[in-house]
Amino acid sequence: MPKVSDAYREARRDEIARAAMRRLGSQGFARTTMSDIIEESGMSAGAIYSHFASKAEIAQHVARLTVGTKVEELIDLATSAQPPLDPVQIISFVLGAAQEAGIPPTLLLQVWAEATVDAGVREIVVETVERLRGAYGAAIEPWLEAKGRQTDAASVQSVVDTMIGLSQGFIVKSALFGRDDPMAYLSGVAELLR
Amino acid sequence: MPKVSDAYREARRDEIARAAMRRLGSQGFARTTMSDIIEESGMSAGAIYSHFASKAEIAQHVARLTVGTKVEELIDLATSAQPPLDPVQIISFVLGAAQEAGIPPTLLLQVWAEATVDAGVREIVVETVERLRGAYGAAIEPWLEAKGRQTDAASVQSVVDTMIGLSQGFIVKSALFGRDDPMAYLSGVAELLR
DNA sequence: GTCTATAATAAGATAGAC
DNA sequence: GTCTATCTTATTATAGAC
Repeated sequence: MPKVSDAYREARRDEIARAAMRRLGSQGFARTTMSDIIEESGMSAGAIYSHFASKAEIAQHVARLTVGTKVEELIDLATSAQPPLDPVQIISFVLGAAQEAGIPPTLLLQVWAEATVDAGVREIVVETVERLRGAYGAAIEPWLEAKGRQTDAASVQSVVDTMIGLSQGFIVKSALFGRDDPMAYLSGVAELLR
Repeated sequence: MPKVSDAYREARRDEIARAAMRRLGSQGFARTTMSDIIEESGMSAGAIYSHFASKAEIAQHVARLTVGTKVEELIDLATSAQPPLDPVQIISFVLGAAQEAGIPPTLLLQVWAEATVDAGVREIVVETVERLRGAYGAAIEPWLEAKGRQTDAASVQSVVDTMIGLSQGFIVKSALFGRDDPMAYLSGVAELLR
């Protein structure tokens, strides 16, 4: 297997998955048919099935592209900031990055829902949330330290769970009510923290 | 139309919707077929279609039963508590009630996802979230007052948005990782509030 | 790898008897 | 209102030529 072939193959898979994503956000997984994906991609059924064995496999690739984005790189910036970013800044940083990456919240919500039904998608989503937990943990520790708070694993993780919850809540809100500004959404947290 | 007939009709509709709900949490809307609902309900296709015009109509009734539960009654208790309940107590109260009502978080997540795709379901979900916002607002005001915080509409709403976000985040977490204890989930909020 | 045409099946919904 | 049987359509996936 030559290297070029692999790269081409992966590029083609991404191309198909991205075509699917353009419909999934508004139609959901079930209502997006193979015909839709064929039409949207400009390819043929045969071409698509030469890259994916089934529609479910496409769904899993979509999940990877959607929730599996370079979390760590984003957080690298957060951890090196001086003075340390506070929880609200960290969350709005990540949410803003997701927005700028062009991932519609409706699509994220669809992927989460699909994760409760498709084991392959679930694995991808769970793994990504775990990575995000790690990243939030690393990003928030400097702030906790600067504030003289406890920085043992349990304390950090409980704060991280709250941050994850707020992030997911923002996605749900945006998916249901339309795109929103993370900073405005998080103003209530600042209000609570006073 | 005699009164008995209406009551019977509504009871029958609930019966069908509840049969559907038993499958929806694990299978999702798309993978739950009419055959599934027929089987689970013990009725026949004809019987079901005499009460619902389509599968989408069943989905909307499910949404009503799932997210449209007596939010206000729950909050009545919260508003009258002395001393006033704090944000964490209010949220865990509502989340605990949802758990005890036997609504699986996976089903809630499915309904939210369906709301982004089905306008009828969306309307029901949006309306319910609005009611929940009102209820959270009423429940949190005594606490804000006791703490000497601002109680103008904008300030209250920003705190409420955070509470809603945390609630929805808890549902997403529970749906993906399995049932969880609201109090434990919210310990991070207390940690932040210190 | 990719195409067109099509097979195989499954799904939502209805007809007509009771 | 409810049942059984069935119609119609849409959908996933494959076959076989290029």
